[in-house]
Amino acid sequence: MKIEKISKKYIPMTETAFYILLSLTIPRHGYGIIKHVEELTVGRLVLGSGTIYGTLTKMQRDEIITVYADEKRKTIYEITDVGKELMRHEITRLKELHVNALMYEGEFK
Amino acid sequence: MKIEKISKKYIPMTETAFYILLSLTIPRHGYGIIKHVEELTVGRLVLGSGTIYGTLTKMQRDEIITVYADEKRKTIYEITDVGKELMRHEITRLKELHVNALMYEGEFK
DNA sequence: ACTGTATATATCACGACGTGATATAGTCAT
DNA sequence: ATGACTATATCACGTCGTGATATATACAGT
Repeated sequence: MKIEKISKKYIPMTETAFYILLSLTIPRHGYGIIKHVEELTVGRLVLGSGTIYGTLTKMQRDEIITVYADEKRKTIYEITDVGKELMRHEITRLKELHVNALMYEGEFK
Repeated sequence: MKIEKISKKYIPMTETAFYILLSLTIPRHGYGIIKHVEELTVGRLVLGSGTIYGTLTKMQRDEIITVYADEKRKTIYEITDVGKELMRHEITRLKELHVNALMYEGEFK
């Protein structure tokens, strides 16, 4: 699938998708992602099993991640080049969001 | 409603909700929000009519926004104190996201 | 007067998403 | 052998944003 179609589907990216793709810069399996995201967010974000396996299947279908290795009780994924391009777009959007957040922060005191 | 319940419901906040609340630091009506958000995001984000009026009704029900004035063809809203507290929480989350984005950005080149 | 564009709100069906429950099963320490 | 942890899969549920459709006013150009 082309990057334009993928972008339309995945941007704005859900927090779940964002942290899964961040995690997959290193090949990991589902459960490993859950633990890594938990660590990255200091316990704030604990992905449900339905969320992780559902999302991984969807992302694999859209070819933004791919199977890196298939061990007996672990399917290990990694991000693809299309996935990386998607993340560059998403990070650009996050920067815009961050700039606006800082600009208006004082209004919420 | 208490801030804990509101936070559970609204965080992570959708991009739509975030920009609507940013806009409502100044009292505005629905159509005015659409135009303001379009401006803030340099044309990137154009909220659909279903999105804006649906979300405004929901937010009013949850008391994170309130009716500021009711003119003949315009209902003008503004953010409440609970809404502001919610935004402080959301901005904290956005900063975390931003930090992680910058930390991993190099991996997507 | 007619036409087109912009302003302004409301409602509905649709597809997509995250959650939590349920189920299943292997591993490892006590 | 019991419990805790690792690991994956599936399903119903409620929520969300979108785009279409509908309605109506206002204003400028021709």
